[in-house]
Amino acid sequence: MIKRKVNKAIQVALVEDDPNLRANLSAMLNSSAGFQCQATYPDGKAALRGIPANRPDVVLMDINLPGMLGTECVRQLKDLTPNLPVLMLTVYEDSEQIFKSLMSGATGYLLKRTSKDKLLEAIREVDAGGAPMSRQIARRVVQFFQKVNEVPSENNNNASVVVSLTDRENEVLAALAKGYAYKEIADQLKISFETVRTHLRTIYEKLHVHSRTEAVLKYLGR
Amino acid sequence: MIKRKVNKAIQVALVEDDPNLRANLSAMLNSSAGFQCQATYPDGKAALRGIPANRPDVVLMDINLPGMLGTECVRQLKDLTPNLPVLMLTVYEDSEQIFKSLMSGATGYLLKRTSKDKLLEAIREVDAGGAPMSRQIARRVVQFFQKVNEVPSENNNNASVVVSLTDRENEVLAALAKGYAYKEIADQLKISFETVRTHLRTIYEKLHVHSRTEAVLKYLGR
DNA sequence: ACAGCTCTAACCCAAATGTGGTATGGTAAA
DNA sequence: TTTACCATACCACATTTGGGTTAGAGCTGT
Repeated sequence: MIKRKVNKAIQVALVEDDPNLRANLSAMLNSSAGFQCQATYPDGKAALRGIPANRPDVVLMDINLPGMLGTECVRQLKDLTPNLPVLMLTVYEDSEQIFKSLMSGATGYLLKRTSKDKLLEAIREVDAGGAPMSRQIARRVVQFFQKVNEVPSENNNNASVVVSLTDRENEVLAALAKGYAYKEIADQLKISFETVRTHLRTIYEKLHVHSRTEAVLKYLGR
Repeated sequence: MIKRKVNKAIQVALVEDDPNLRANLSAMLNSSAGFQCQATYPDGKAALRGIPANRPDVVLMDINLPGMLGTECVRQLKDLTPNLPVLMLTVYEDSEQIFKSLMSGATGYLLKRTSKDKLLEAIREVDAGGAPMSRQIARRVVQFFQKVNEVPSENNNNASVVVSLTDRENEVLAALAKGYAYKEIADQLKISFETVRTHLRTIYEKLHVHSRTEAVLKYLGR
């Protein structure tokens, strides 16, 4: 992952439309040991032209660029230089922007009010193959996953086996279809290992199958 | 988010089955200023009984608990005490486990080889409403978003989104999921029986399963 | 050139599974 | 009561599967 000599400064490219902020960040980087602001670009178009040619180590990109959005710029940049890490900068803590960026190929995501030290640390981290996110961002990511969460632990609505298995046989088959070994099924149903096998033999016969997997596939309706 | 007096130690509950690690972590916490290991639990069941009653500030949970998996324990814990932050600990950098945990309601995710200082910092952070993730974890999250993006709707088996099987491995797994025996898979793919087994070993390792049926269930997204 | 990954293949050993048989007690229908 | 089915259980044997290990050939990126 580390493609630089340890002693060489990290070459940073900066994409930011606000001239003021651009100058500030650039100056800040250049005055920090181990960092060099290799180039600055005021918009996405310029960035796409310049960055692939100049091969920086890290790109700092504002998410709200005029003309082309930062997310779109990242996407196209990733096509041109897939391994170039991109840190997104934003003033907003907006979930949608965050995920758009990450999905576009951004490597990390920071708020603009991040302190100078944290920013430099993040650049180092991303250059070393990491994926820095500010706490607020990380929290959003976690929230995102928790929202998606609906996966219920139990999902047993399958009674559609054509052949008539007995209740007990269905229990055994259900356990089988969850991937349990014979021993485990025996434990769960409080019967002996051998009884499980006896049931399975009957089940296989009724379903006209000859292996565990075939039985499970039938049970799952596949 | 901060529900403690600043001067009071952060009350930590520890859920970990390995008695050794449990004792070590507990001792480490208690010898660190600002932290107190309020209670330890050897398994998910005990944790579910004790934690809601004892109201710790933060829960540290091993992801590989005997009996009830850590992820399942988190899910149930979140029902009982929704605002209690849970930090997952794991030895694995396995994407699937990570996302399962996050979706189950875990607030942060750390590798067990995290240093003492980092761990304490993470506990502080999660107690303050943050979402700490080790770098390796953060990178997985980023990779997850980028993967989801680059394969938008083509892949029907969501099981393979997070784990990257090779083309050949996917072929073998597909055949396996149709119920074919190893011999038959070998014939179909024009490779030897032993090669099929080699692939399957790798597949199982990547999917973290130990049987044919479990692999098929994952493949089918069950 | 070298490290790293993939695909291929083989060997060994152990555990799990598939299939044949047999048997006992319970329960419900004929 | 007899018949039939169900659930339980054990034995034996063959096959399949799971896991550890090693290794060569080919390809890729550094």
